[in-house]
Amino acid sequence: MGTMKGSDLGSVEQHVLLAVFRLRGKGYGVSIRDEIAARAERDYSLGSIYAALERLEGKGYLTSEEGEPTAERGGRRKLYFDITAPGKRVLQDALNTTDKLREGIDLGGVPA
Amino acid sequence: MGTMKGSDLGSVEQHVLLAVFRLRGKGYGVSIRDEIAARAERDYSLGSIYAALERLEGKGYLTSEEGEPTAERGGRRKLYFDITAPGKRVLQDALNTTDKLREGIDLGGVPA
DNA sequence: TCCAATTTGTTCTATATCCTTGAACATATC
DNA sequence: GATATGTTCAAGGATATAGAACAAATTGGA
Repeated sequence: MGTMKGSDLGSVEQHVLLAVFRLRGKGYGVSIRDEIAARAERDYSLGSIYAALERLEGKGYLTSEEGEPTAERGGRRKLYFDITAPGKRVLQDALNTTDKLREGIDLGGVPA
Repeated sequence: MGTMKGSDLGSVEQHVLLAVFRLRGKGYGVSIRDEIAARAERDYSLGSIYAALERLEGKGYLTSEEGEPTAERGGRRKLYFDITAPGKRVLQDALNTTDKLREGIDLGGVPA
C-alpha cells in the first residue's frame, strides 16, 4: 500500500476486531474463528485469523496475554486477545465510513 | 489468496460498489472518488479507484460503457459504470456479514 | 513411572489478491 | 499549442489464504 492513510482496516481485520470485542477478553485464535463462523457464517482459516491478529497487535489495536493451561484434555495454552482504545476508535471509524455510504440506499434483496 | 471462497470483497471494493450503486449509472472514476470523499470523508487516489473498478468488472460485479464527450471544456470521455445483479448480491452479502458481527454491540464513542 | 497417542492451539511457508501512489498517456475544448 | 479532464500503467507494499509444521498439554496403557 505504499503509504497508507494510516488508519484503515481490511475486511478480515474488521471482522476479527469485532469478534475480539464481542468475546471480551475470552477471545483467542480458535474461538475468534468460531465466533465469526457462528454469527456470520463466514469461515476463515486459522492462518487468516492469526495473520490478522498479528498485524492488529503490531499496530496497537490489540493486546495479547497467555492463558493458563486448562484441565480439559490437552492442548497448548491459549493466547487471549483484547481490543485497545485505539483499536476501538479505528474500528468505529471503519464501520462509520461504510455506514455513511449506505445511508438511505436499498439494495433490494429478498425479505427473509 | 490461494483459493478464496470466491465471493468476497475488499473494503475499497465495498466502498466503490456502494458509490456506483448510489450514482445510478452516472458513476465514473472521478465522480466515484468524489462521492466517497463527500459522503464518507474517505479520500482514495484515482489509481485505487480504477484498480478496484477493473477488478470488480472482471468478476462480473460491474459493467462499463463509454460516454459521449461533453461540451464542458475539454477532457477525455468518461467510462460509466453500473452494478450487476451478482454485484448487488455479493455486496449485500459482505455488508450482511459485518452487520451480523455488529449485532447488539456498542463500541462506546462520544456522541456527536 | 514413563512414554506414545491424542488433543488443542499457535506459528511458519509460500503464494495470490488487494491496495497504493505518481507518472504517463489520451482526448477533448479554447 | 495550451489547458482541462479523465483513464491507464508501472512498481511495490500490505493484506489475505490454505495447509503443513510445530508446540504443549492430558491420558492411558505397558
